[in-house]
Amino acid sequence: MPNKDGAGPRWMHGKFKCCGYRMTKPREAILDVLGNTQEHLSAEDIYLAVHKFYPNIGLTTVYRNLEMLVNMGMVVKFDFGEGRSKYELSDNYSGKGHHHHLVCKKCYKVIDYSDFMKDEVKFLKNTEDGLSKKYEFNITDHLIQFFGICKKCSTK
Amino acid sequence: MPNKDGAGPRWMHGKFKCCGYRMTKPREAILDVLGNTQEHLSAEDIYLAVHKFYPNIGLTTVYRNLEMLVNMGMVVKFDFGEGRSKYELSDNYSGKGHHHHLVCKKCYKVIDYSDFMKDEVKFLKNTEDGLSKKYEFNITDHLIQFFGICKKCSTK
DNA sequence: AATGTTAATGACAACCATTATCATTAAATA
DNA sequence: TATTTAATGATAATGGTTGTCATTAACATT
Ligand SMILES: [Mn+2]
Ligand SMILES: [Mn+2]
Ligand SMILES: [Zn+2]
Ligand SMILES: [Zn+2]
Repeated sequence: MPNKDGAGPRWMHGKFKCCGYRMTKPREAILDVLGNTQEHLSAEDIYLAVHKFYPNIGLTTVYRNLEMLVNMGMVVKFDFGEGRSKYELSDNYSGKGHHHHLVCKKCYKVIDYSDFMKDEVKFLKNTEDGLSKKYEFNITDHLIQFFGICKKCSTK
Repeated sequence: MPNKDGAGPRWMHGKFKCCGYRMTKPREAILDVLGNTQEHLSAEDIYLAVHKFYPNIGLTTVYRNLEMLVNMGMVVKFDFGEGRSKYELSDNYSGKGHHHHLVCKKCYKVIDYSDFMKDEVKFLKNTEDGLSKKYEFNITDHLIQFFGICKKCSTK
């Protein structure tokens, strides 16, 4: 899974440089893992995936990098009620584009959907504008999740 | 804060009885606390509030009751990214009615809003219907939160 | 009112995801 | 290559939450 040339995803090297950050092997490996999955991974998931190729990278380093990447806006951290956080590349870096989530309360399967983004975006824009004014809040983010029971979980 | 007659909120006594549950003093006290605040309380907040009147009720009991009340649908558990869960009476029992949340990412102040519920409800209904069909999900809940910086936090 | 059944409690230990510490390593730059 | 210091890895610590288990107390029955 690591890029053979050891160069890693080049598209973000500049991002790090200009902030005084360095492009390290662990950081690269973590971004590789996140860039090569469609799933939402826990810190441990990422640690295990990275571990196969770089067995000496520690879990602490994974946590540290995730925190940093979240602060940089390259990664988004989610809580789906599972007891541990899940991470995915943010919209701009993932190819998935802006989407929201459908979460099964039994098996914690997560579906990315962007089916109703037209309406949602319009609706959210309206709501944000209204709330910002009324409550003097500078709104930067939103979290939209639907919870329920997936097909598999409902048939047993 | 405890009801003087020792009877507690009567409106839910039946709820417990019919499920084989019992109305205990700790349970009553916890519901009293939740019923007498407009805020979103952590387990420890509730424990401390209850502690003033019943110093021998333990934190474990608070957790156990909250879990039970959440399962019964009388209480809702939220994660605002603060590292601990917050609880409030659910729509049917709180008098607040259905509402969503505006959360300050710095001080974790939470505002309940229901200003745009007309539009939101319509929009959510649509989305839920569409998602349910397309992804064969039995949707039961949604979580809508806006994040940002509150006025106080932005002026310092 | 006294009894029996068992849900619920309280004290405490254990769990487990996440953070803090700190000596060591290795990017980046010259 | 030498210098600087961001980043790492091993480990301990933190803190919210859950598990254990002997004891208590709701509540239905007598
Ligand atoms: Mn996603
Ligand atoms: Mn609320
Ligand atoms: Zn499921
Ligand atoms: Zn604030």
